[in-house]
Amino acid sequence: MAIERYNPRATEPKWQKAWDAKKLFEADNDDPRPKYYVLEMFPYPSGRIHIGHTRNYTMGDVVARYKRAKGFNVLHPMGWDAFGMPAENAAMQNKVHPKDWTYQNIAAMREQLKVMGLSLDWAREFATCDVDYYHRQQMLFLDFVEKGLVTRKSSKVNWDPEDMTVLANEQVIDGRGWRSGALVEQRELTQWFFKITDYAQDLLDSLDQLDDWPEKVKLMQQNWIGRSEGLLIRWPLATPDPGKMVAGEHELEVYTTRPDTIFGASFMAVAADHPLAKKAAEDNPALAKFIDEVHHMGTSVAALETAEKKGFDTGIRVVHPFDDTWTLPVYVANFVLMDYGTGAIFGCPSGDQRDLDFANRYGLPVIPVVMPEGENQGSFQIIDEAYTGDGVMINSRFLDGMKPDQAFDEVAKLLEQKTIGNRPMAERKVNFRLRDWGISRQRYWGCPIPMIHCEDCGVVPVPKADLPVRLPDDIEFDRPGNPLDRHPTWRHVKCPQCGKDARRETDTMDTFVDSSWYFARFTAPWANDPTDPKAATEWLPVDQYIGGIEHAILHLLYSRFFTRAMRETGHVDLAEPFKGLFTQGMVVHETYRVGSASNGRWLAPSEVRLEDVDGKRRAIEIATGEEAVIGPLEKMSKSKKNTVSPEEITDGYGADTARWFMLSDSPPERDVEWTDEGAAGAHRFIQRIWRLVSTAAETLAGTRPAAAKEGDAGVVSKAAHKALKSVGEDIEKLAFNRAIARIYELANALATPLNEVAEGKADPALKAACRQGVEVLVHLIAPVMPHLAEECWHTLGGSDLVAERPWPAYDPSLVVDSEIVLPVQVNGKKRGDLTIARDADQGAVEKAVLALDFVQKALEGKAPRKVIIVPQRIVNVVA
RNA sequence: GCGGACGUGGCGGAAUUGGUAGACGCAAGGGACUUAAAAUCCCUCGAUCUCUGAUCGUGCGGGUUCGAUCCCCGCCGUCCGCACCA
Repeated sequence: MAIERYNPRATEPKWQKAWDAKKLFEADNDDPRPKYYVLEMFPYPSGRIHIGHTRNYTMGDVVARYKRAKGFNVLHPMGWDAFGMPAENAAMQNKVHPKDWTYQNIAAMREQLKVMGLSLDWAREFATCDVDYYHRQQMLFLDFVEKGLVTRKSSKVNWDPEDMTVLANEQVIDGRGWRSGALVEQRELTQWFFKITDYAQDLLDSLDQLDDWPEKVKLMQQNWIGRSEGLLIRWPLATPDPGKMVAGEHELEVYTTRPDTIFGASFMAVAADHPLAKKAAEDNPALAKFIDEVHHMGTSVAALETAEKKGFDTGIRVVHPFDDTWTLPVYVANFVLMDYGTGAIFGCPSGDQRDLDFANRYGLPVIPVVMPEGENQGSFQIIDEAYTGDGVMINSRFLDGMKPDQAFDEVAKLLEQKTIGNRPMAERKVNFRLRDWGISRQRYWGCPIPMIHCEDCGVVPVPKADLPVRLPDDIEFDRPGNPLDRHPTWRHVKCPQCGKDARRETDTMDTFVDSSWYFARFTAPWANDPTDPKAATEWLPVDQYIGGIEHAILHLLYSRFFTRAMRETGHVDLAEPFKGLFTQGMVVHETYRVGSASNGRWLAPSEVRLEDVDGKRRAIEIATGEEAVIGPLEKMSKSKKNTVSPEEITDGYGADTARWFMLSDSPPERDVEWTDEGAAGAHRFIQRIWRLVSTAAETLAGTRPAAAKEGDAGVVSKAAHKALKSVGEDIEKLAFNRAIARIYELANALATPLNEVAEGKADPALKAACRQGVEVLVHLIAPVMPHLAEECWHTLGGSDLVAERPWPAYDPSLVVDSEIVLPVQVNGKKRGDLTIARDADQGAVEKAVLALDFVQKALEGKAPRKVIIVPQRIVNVVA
């Protein structure tokens, strides 16, 4: 009887309904089995699921399905990172309310995800814009305030002029807003901050324990936190000419990581915002003008990066800590940052390229103080390249001859003992690059910050009983800026302390706050408190977190901070939220363009026909017949139109094909190229499995599965059990491409024996082994192609669902061969093989090897110099 | 500038991290079946040569080793992160 083609369109919804009916993917917090929490970074509801999401969620789903089959109580939830600018932009452009726009998008995207057949616990779904969710976030905020983890301060902030809001440092990429792409400006504003710097050392130290995180991500976080060990040195101001006196100032505090180079110092430089600079400018119009210039030059981060190094001599002098007769000039310099260290440095031109450029420009002395080992001091000079390496100290008086790190300690020791005012002249100090996390955003579509400003009482928290602070629904988007500020009534409120008229905080929280704790909320989304600490303790940490590398710093560092802050406030009982982290690659596609670079037209993959002419690929625009230029592989983007939507695949081939293709070939951490041939190939394999299983279902009806150790049947059983072992191991390692290769191998190994069965040539042992092999195959494909697996299982006569069946156990005796094939080398080059019993001892192996024809020929009758036998691996005869 | 990763057939990639280089898939070529096509099945597929065999071959040049895709040194190239951080 002819076998009908497998029809995913009819089959897939059927099995999705069957899973739903049995609630197979809903996790029970009281289930006694060991837990496993797998999570993919939740999507922003932009409107459509794109293919990158599909790849991400498929990986998580394979892990979830596999772990479920291995007997774990699996939590695999999904939600929506739903606050943010695009909803407001849509409101301004299309007059849709951000809330309606967001929830409509969520509904559409939920349907798209359901088509993929993901084993998600939809009962726990939430969106961060749900009042229920941001209510709990406000509770957390107030708890953090109580514990002193929140501050309000005025500071220079990154201002995005297009979105008209503040951005955190992490959200500024190449001087531009991460979302709008607009050039970011510096502005002084009063903002709310989370004190992430309180945890800087802990966040750094704990990276070491994150064994299941990519090294790359840990390194990026380490650099971002940017710890440095140095010395705070207080330089006395020189006793002034009466005219050069700066009122009330006696010292200049600088931070340095190179105190060893203190005898190479030739100038001091302070930031334009430094108090000393401001004071000095009061009676120095030229300096005031320079400071003003620096401020104007520094309006954009990008301008800062390319600005020339400029300074202005304040006329102030400091005295060298080790020599009363040595004074150094104090400059205001445009390259010194007020918010790092003390906003002041000492310049050592010979040991720092930037200081050298500055010294050369302003004619300041350059004294080499560190010389490479073995160099001649008489001829060693620094002209226009600073020396920053290790070596020996020179021109440094009592430090001469020391190594720089010895000199560091010596300087620290001596200056710690000297005093200035009534403080030591120097202190060892650790500095971090990491800044506090500014969370104020001047936007409507975010979580309101639950604080009230009262003229008498100052800033007062909203009492918990008054929560949630809801976003008003009646809101206008006719002008840029913060709509909450313009709302006629919302911000008017009584002070909870004195009852007088007061004003609500109209800033909302950075959306990264929303995503910093959603993984904890998933453990008990129904809880009245932000978390149910018992459930959180049980489920957390997330065993396997999967998402894009673009969140290596932002989201992951914030979440690590938040988990610590939640522990501090009693909401969770751990510091590290994500035990295992995996960063997956992108889905890329080549681009097609008609016309020249400047006025060309991008074409979508569906608008071109690909031809193969004399081995050269050509792309032709279907509508016009014009030839298009095939461009390189790039991340799918709307602007270049090289996108493929998940529907284009699922509508034709079904979800299983999309899932299978997405995971085959490319390792999951690398980019995968979407090709039509690849998708077609994946679909061919689905049909092949279907034919194979359908045929087997007929020819093996009534046969009971059994493994065999010997003969043809043994070969089949060994192939099946070896595949079972390695596919399991590969999935544990997230090596999906390798798991898939092993599945192909098993399918290939079963094809010929199944033909023999069909032709009636098989004995009962072979039939039983084939039956078992086919059943194993069905279980192996299930994590990746769950719908096909169910259909196959059903066809084979299974009465239950594969999704609720355990992962089969392999027989250890079937994954090792009793005879092994040892490659035999002569002088390190392979000359042949030796087939011998697996348990043969070294003597027997050596004897057998030396008896081989090609070995004897190579030896020419002489005795070998050496025979190296690596058990189970290889034999090398050295002639 | 600082830090990091990577480089293997026509292509995506494997190789138990010192032990048979190229598993598995895609593409290509040949054949079978068919009136024909699609589908399917079988075979070939790193290069060169004196072709039942041999030599070369994992970006390039050295080194260590019985043996190197893997370890060491020096180059070249690609990609990524950070960047006036004192």
